[in-house]
Amino acid sequence: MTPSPNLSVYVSADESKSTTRDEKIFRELLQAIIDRRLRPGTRLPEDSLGEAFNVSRTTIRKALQKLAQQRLISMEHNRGARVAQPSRKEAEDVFTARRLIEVALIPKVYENVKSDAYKELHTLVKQEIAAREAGKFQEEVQLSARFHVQLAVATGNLILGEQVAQLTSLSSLIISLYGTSASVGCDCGEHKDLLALIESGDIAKAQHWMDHHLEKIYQTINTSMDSGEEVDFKSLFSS
Amino acid sequence: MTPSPNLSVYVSADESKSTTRDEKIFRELLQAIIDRRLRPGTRLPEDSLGEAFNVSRTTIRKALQKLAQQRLISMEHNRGARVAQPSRKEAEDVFTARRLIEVALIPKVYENVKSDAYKELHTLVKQEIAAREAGKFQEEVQLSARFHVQLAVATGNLILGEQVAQLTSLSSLIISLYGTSASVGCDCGEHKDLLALIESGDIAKAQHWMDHHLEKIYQTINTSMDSGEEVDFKSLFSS
DNA sequence: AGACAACAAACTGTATACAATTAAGAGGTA
DNA sequence: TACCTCTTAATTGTATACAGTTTGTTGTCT
Repeated sequence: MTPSPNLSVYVSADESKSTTRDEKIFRELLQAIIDRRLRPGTRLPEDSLGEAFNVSRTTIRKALQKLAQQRLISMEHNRGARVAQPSRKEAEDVFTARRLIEVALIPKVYENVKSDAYKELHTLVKQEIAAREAGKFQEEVQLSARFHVQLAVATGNLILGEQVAQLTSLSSLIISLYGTSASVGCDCGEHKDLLALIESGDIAKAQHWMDHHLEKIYQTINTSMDSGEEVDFKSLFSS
Repeated sequence: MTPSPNLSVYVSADESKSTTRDEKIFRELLQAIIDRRLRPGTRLPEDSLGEAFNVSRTTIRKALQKLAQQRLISMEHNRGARVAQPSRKEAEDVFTARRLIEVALIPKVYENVKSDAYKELHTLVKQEIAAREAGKFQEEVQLSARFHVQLAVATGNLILGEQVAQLTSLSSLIISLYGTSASVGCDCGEHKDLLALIESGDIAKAQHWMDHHLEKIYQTINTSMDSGEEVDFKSLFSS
């Protein structure tokens, strides 16, 4: 069972594997999107990308297609690809889905507290705290995302891991679009607390913690969305 | 927010839309896989497919890539594509994920009982019963799958709808691989019962129904897997 | 000036060509 | 017969060419 390219960005697995060129490009673009070097709406012409990566359009398209399937970029017919600009509805749906799934998977994480995958969570928390104290903001955000993905992986269910990885990538994009610095940085409490709750065996509390955690993240972007600019012409001019 | 090609197979939406050729091919192949005309393991050479659909390999590859991303086909480097043969672990993971997600989304379905999307569920149930009574087996299976997807769509959350659509497609493939006629046909009770429970407002019972429903489907394939042939050489010869 | 049409540039959609790789079979040798 | 190697057919990986579409601009006419 090969992990998807998206998941492999988060999981610190065997880096040595023979990654094909298009996969490399996929990962580089994904990385650029989730850490905000490529802003939402940025056009992604196949030619220029091809020159940048020294490959033909064929290879670029392969990578772009994968990104499109994850909704990270949007491709309109004959109009090319650009970094996606998720609508507010889409943003809401992503976070709703995350709350639903990530809350529900906590019992399964508890069943696997003794696995290596679970231990990795402690490593990630440590790195996250270290990054915060060192003021390495970008790194902290990354590690925060990886924590959520790793939590899903720690259920031992790769399918779930992939789903969460995809939602997490989308979240990064959404935060990049609507978020303030607050929504990225302040994760309203440490992920360490969650691990403590899980290890104490208080599943209900752990689930509540997660629900609250994700809700709060969404709230920070939701409030900043209110002051946004997006206009729905369709409903505006539906005489 | 454009629905993914996978979701659009299940949702009886506007068929008239300008579907590109590769999307059409994607859907035809998907359809062929989920209703078992293409058996797991079948090779899918680009040339032959290109001739069959009267397009070049370029277009075929586009479709194949999408299928691969959903794990419905497997593509090995330089060795081409074939209809996926999910491992038992993968099969288990898919059904675990489904139980987790589909149980958790029931409260959100309840919130939307008045939506058109919910009403569509009743239509599907009627068609399903009609198909069963008419002995149209294939159609019944299809409609059963569509019911599950529509349930997710009825939450009003397209992201969830897509996730469930993907898992449902995979389930069809898994049943095709490991299932007996029992696992396909006998859904151990009517979907109608679930709607009744939801409408009565007894969420807990509805959730339990769903959990049991999916567990039972998995059980029928799980028992038939036990008598299967798959051999794990790695664990067998790990001296 | 404003509106409209024709043109041009940039880009994507699709097909095809060639290189690279795999898999299988033929032929030779011990 | 068993085993190895070389050759060949089939198939994928990647680049490139050309057609079609979109978008913006220029120029003309009113």
